[in-house]
Amino acid sequence: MSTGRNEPAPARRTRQRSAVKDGLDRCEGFVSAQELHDRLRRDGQSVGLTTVYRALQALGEGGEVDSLVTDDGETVYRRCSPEHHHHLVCRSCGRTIEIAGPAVETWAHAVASENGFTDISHTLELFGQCGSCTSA
Amino acid sequence: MSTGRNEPAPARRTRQRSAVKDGLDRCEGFVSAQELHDRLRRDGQSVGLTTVYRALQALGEGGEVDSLVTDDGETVYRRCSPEHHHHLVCRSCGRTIEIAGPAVETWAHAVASENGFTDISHTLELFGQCGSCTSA
DNA sequence: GGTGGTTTTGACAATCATTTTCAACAAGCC
DNA sequence: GGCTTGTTGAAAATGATTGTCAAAACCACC
Repeated sequence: MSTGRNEPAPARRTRQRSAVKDGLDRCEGFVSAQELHDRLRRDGQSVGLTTVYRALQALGEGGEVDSLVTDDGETVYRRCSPEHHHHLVCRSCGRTIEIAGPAVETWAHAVASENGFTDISHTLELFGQCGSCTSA
Repeated sequence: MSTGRNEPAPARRTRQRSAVKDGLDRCEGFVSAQELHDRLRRDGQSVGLTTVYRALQALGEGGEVDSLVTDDGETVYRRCSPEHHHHLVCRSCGRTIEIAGPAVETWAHAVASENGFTDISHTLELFGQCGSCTSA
């Protein structure tokens, strides 16, 4: 109780957090916390699994990574641009393309107000087979 | 090996499966397997939790119910119309409205082909605050 | 370059939804 | 009624994620 204030949290920079961030950068598509943990370990960058979870969650809250929940309940993460966007993900190879859909945003808000809903958020993901995987 | 064929599965009708189906009908929005299990139990319709899970999964595969995974990894189910549609869900009370979005379907396919993707599927859910919850 | 107050780490245990196991049971059929 | 086979469900197993808490690392500030 030195300052008398409730400062949010200084956010210290550590080897582990950098490793998680860098590891994520080296991934093509979405990865789960466990996959990333394995990958770091194989690279010799030993980081505790708990820490990977915490780092990813923090990055997610800070808007530096996107996260989504797969059908089988696993949360997967990916480095992303800070603007609002959606994804087009290849079912076979996991390659991911970021999509901006202004039309969809507009539509979503229109539909919502028609039904008396406010404070709208939405999830939208596209899945398919990318060109390389189709021709292969 | 009596028939020599691989018949898919006769699908037997039982008290438990009917109870799950009826229970789901009596729900307003999405419910988790566990919530439904509790509800049935309170109604005196004792059905094992395992069975509730299995019944919901079967109904989902048969297209008779919609399921989606919440942010915290819980799968929730809801009786639905068989046509393709999306949802507008109230964050506070769970009230759910089915939405048809032909424009979105078209847009999704257009964006996909622009990027060389085929065999497209998509997930789209809207969340917000419904009128009743806002005024309350 | 040391020191202290915090934050962060990570091995392990705990939690929680869901699935598997497997013996008892019930549906539909002769 | 009896048979065959799909179904049930209690309990144990699984698997992702989170809580615990002592030890280690960070970052001013001397």
